[in-house]
Amino acid sequence: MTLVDASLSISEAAERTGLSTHTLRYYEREGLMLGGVGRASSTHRRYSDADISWVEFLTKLRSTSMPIAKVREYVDLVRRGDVSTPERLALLLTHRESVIAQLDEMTKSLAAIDFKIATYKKGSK
Amino acid sequence: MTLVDASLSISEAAERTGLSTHTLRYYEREGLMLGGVGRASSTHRRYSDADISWVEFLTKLRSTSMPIAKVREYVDLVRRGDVSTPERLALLLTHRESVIAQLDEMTKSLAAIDFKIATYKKGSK
DNA sequence: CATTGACTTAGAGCGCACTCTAAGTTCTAG
DNA sequence: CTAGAACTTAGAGTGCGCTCTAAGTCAATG
Repeated sequence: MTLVDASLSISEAAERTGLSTHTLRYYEREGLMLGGVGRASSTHRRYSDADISWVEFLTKLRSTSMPIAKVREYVDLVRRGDVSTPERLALLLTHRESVIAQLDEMTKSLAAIDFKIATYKKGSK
Repeated sequence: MTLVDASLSISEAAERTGLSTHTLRYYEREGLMLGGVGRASSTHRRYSDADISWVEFLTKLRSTSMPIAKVREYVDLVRRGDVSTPERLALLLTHRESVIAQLDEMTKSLAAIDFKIATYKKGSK
């Protein structure tokens, strides 16, 4: 007997992850849930710790503008097992470059916004 | 006589700004072009240096996730003249906070991605 | 002065990522 | 054992930001 693997309902999972229940179901339908979410004593979903961790990583991929289709590619690689590790690494390294580029662009834009803010502050003196 | 204010056609403006001619017309229709783009010797648009500079700044607002509607708010303030400077400053300061938050979230996501990359690299040894 | 290519408008269409609805089923509290 | 809340599915709807189309006008070139 373990106390581990709490196994959450979809609304609990939604609360933990900050996503809506709609979005969690949508992600599952789109094939983004690594192993398929378990169903407990019925048709109701049960989210394991592993499911929650994966959703959290998935959210990080999404928040760095990885499209759903690319996330699915990654998921498909994971499903293929250890043999796909090099491909997963390549995919993440490519994505990493895109994140760096986004950070760079956003930083440059911030500088332009700060410059404009400075002119407004100067003008008000 | 000056050599300044080159005044570009829409396709030249598109080339300079990296936007499509479709998008430039769309932005104008949406009321995002500060003073209204001039028409030269006909109905054809002529983009002044000021227009181009504005499009460049507008692009920075957009690339930091400012919605079109918010850009339009900003434009409306600019049209109201100097009297709106405090409001423009407030709008940009608020947006600045959102940009900082986005940079922060993206940086955290990058760390998670880098961590995953590291596990793949370690595993392959 | 005709052809050809860039331009014009109004409006329809598209892709993405959700977000919601409807109709029905299942769990939980009293 | 029943009422009500929470869950289920399939599929429709939404919002945003473009992106494209159609039908026509304008202008520079041979």
